[in-house]
Amino acid sequence: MINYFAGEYKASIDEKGRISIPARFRKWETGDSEPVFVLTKGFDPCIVAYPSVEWDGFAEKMLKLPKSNKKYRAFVRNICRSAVRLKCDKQGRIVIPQSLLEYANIAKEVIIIGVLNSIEIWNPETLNNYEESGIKLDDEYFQDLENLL
Amino acid sequence: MINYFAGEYKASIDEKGRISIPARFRKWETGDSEPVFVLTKGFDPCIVAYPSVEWDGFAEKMLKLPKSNKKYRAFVRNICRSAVRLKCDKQGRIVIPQSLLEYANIAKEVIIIGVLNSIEIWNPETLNNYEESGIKLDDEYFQDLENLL
DNA sequence: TATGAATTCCCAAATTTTCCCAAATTTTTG
DNA sequence: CAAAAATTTGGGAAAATTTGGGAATTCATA
Repeated sequence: MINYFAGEYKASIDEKGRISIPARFRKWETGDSEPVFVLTKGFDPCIVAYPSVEWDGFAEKMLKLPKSNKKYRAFVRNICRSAVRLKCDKQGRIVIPQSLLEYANIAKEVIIIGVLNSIEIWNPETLNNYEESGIKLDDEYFQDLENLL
Repeated sequence: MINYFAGEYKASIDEKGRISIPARFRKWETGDSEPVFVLTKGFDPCIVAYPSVEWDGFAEKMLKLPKSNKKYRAFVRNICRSAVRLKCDKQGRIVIPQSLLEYANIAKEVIIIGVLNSIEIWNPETLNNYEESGIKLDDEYFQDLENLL
């Protein structure tokens, strides 16, 4: 991973169920190999797409979770269960499985957000409501921010 | 980061939506690599541009925040969402996304200000009003600063 | 095995973005 | 102050991206 993802794009699902991944999100390395993503359920009600390299990193972390813990086992199972490895077509589009679309409550319009090492695909309305209720620009927020700067 | 940014420049957006970054602001390191900025919404109603090196520092820190925490996820998403990585063309210009222009209420004329490790891009009128209405540089003001500087 | 539906692959037009050249202007230097 | 260098500005050409849809392939089912 060289450049972190960022930015927001509108997109929509076409007649054939295809969704076009913005070109900027399809080039995460110098190699000219075709972009491959692993999609799965996000922690939030959205679809998360990892470049396959990043997915591998995530997988490593999950591997390290103690298997003796039932909660962890369920978590890992849940993530892996809904994960799909998808290659973009020549035009940079993917077809998202129905189950994931349902999870994120996506019908046609979507918003695609680059978030560091992954990409999130949202139903615009869901995102709107979620953010409204979620982010308060309160003291804590700014304190977090300050720690970054 | 070697030299901190400073100074103020007028500029304007051309027919193709390009804005020319003053040459002084395009050389922040000895390397001869092309200047790359990450633009994002400022705390104030302006666009803030970080040299990509600076941004990558934030990104690294954000990556370390625990993803299990909903608040942090919203926090990171919110920041990344409005950020865009832009490379200057050979003439030192960038094309700013519409959404950011709207946020800063920029149409054509802009004022570009160097502020330490970032560059701010303002609508001249907004900047004017903002400064006027804002803060009085009175004793109390400087007293607040006293402890910090 | 034949049939229809669904999926995948690929082509091409329309659009957008990027690249590059050159004139005009500004800044630097002797 | 003049000349040279650097920078800014405008615009044409090329490249990349998006979008729609046809044709081939696969799959499930009767």
